[in-house]
Amino acid sequence: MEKPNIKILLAEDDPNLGTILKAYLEAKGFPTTLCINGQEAYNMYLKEVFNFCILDVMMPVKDGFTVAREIRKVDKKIPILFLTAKTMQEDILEGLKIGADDYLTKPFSMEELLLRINAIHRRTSPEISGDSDKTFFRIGKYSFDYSRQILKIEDQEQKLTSKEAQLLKMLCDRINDVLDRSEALTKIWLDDNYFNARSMDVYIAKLRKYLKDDPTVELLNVHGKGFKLIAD
Amino acid sequence: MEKPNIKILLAEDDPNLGTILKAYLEAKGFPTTLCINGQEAYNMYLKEVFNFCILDVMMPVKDGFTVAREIRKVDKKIPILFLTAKTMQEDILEGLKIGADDYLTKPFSMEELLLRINAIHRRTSPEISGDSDKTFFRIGKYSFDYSRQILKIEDQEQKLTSKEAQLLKMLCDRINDVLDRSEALTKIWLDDNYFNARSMDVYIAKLRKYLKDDPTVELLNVHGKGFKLIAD
DNA sequence: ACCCTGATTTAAAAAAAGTTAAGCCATGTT
DNA sequence: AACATGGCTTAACTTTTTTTAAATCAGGGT
Repeated sequence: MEKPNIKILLAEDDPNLGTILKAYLEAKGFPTTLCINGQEAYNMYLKEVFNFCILDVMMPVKDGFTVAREIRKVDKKIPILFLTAKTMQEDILEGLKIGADDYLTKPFSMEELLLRINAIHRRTSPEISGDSDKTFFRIGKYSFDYSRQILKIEDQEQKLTSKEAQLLKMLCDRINDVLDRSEALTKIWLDDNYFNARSMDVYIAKLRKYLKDDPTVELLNVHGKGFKLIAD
Repeated sequence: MEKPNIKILLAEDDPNLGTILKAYLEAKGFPTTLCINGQEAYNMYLKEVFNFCILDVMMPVKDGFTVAREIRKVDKKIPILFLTAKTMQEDILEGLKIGADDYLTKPFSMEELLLRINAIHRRTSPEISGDSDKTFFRIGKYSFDYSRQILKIEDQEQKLTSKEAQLLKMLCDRINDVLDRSEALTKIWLDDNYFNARSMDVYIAKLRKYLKDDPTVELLNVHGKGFKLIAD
């Protein structure tokens, strides 16, 4: 039962601390992506799916607060933990206002960090579902706004129906990984039967049509398993 | 999700910890009143209505236990959580005797505090309605005064009928989330049948017309489920 | 190569949502 | 009492979204 599979987005400009943290977290079983500034972190956030953010407050190019605000716009739930230099109480206040789940003042012990991550994650996601609360995604040249149900490429907007949007979101949550047929059917169509499976096929075909304008994006079938959305 | 609307009375004499806690709790959606000593806390308790008390044990003028005893005299049910300096068993015992619901020893993580509040509140008040008693809303560039039944954008006022206002309020209570068709029908139209559903569609159309002056605001349909009001 | 099953595509039918306008009914006015 | 008004419902019709159907294609094994 103990299979957390929390993917961590870590933004830390000090390469020393950054690599140490990444190594530590991965040793503890959390796949971690390290970004060396806020801009890079935000781009990474849109492209892949994470379950936890650790953001240094002071970073070049884009500070941690700005990143957090941008992330909060499209994901109200993902846990955010700030790393802030000691003595900066105002920082803490600012961060909490944005909706941080916790903060740590440097220097801190790795163990403390681990404790916080586990505590937060225990509260925020009792069930391991594979689905995020993200609502905005990048798929190659496309951008996909799930809550507005809009798929855009170079100012060309395609309005999506709710079923189309649900399915595409589920594919995005597992980008470059297979989405199980029966999982999608149970979650979106509420029943895994022959007719719903045919219906799903129709929607896959529609999504392929919408996504054909960027050749690097592919929605491929994994025979007998499900579908995989491929993008840079 | 849940919408607890818990008003918290927080008594903490350390201004640093006090403001941070207040900011954190408010960011998590709990309106919090901070008092810097026990006497002030008790006065505040008598003046306003709270649903939760967090009391530091050691405070000048009047300590947390005394406040708790006074509060318990007039309210046997309000949840009380103590903050105690260190692991003083006697303190804890004393507090529990008074009728505390929980305690936390400093230093503690915000996360831990939030967990306790949620746990206690779940225990003490099980019902969740989804509807607030809020009466004023911001919808993108619009402002909506439910009690006056007025929808305004840039000094342009639109008077709403009561059905229009009821429906819009219900959508605002679940902004960026789906309002279930049948829920709205049962609550506003008192019966979920074909004709009322058609009637509701007419009102949705009217609301869309009223809301068209801010393109970032969208009232979209979620097929087979209901409607979702999108706005930042 | 052959077969079976799963996947794909297109078209049609069915269900849900949207639009417009007419009608109804309670209220207040002359 | 007759009339006007505004709010709401009903009705008929259109459009969109989803499901079903049917014909064809592809993958993996014997």
